[in-house]
Amino acid sequence: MLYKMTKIRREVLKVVSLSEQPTTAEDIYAALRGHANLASIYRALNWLEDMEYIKSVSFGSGPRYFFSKEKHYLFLLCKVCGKIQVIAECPLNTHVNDFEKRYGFTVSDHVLYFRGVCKECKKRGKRRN
Amino acid sequence: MLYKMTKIRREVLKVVSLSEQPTTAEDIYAALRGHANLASIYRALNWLEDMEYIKSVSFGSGPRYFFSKEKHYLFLLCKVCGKIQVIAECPLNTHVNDFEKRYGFTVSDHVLYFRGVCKECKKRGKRRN
DNA sequence: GATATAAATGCGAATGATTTGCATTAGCGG
DNA sequence: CCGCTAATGCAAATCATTCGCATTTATATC
Repeated sequence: MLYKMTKIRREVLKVVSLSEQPTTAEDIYAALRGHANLASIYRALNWLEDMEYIKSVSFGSGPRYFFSKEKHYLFLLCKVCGKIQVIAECPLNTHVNDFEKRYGFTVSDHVLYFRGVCKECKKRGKRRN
Repeated sequence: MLYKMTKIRREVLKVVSLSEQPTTAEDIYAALRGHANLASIYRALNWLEDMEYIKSVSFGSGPRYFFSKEKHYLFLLCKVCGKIQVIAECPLNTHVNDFEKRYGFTVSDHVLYFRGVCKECKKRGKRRN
C-alpha cells in the first residue's frame, strides 16, 4: 500500500507546522480536541518523524517537543527558571563537512541547545519562577 | 546545613565521571549494585545536575544520559539503526558571544547532536539492527 | 459499485523512566 | 549527647509513551 499521508497525520503535521513554537503531543491533542486519539497522535508523530517531515527534542525528563523539519531551532534553556526560549535560527552549519569525513557519519540534521540564564532571571536574581 | 556532597552523591558522581560514555540512572544503579536505592540515585543525579557537576541529554523517548560537566560531547544519533555514537569533542564555541549579546542570555554550556546515518548503516544498506 | 486487503485508528491496558510521600537514618551544630 | 535538618530507602504514584487487539478506513481489484 502506498497511500500513507492520512487525515490525522496531515492534521498533526499542520498543527506542528503552523505552530511558532515546538509543540508536545498533548498540545496537539488539545489543538485537535476530539478529532484524534492521543495514541494515534503519538503514532502520527513517530511516523512523521520517520518520514522526516518533523523533528523532535526532549529536555531533561520532560515531554518531547516536535517541530517542522525545515526549522533549525536554537533552544535556550534557562537553568534558573526552566523556561525554554526558542529561537528560529541556528549558529551551526560550519564544521559539519569536516565531521562527516572524519567519522563516516552523514549528518542530515542537528539539534542544539544552550543552557544558561535568561535575561529575566538575570534581572530578578536567583529566585525560580 | 552546609554539608551536601554525601557518600551516595559522591559515588554517583564518581561513576558518571569515570565512565567513558554518558550513563543512565540504571547503569549507575547497576554499577553501585545495592549501595544505593534507585530513587536516591535519581535524586543524587538531579542534585548533581543542579549543582553543575554533571549534565544530561535525552533522545526521543528513551532515558536520560548523564555525563560530567567538563566534557563537551557531540552525539551522533543514527536514524537507521538508532545507535548513539558519542564523540568527546564539540565543533562549537564559536558564535556564542554573539548570541549572548543579542538575546541577553548567558550561555553556560550547550548540548548538540547530529542526526544522520552512521558508517555501518551506510555500508550495509537500509535494514535496522 | 461490492469486495478483499492491508494499513490506520480508537480504546484501554501496559510499560519505562522518573518523582513523590512518608517513615527512618545520618551528620553536623550546639 | 541532643536536637535539627537534610538525605535515604521503600513503595506507591505519575507522566509520557507504547502496545495489543478489535474496528474502521482507504484504496486496489474484480
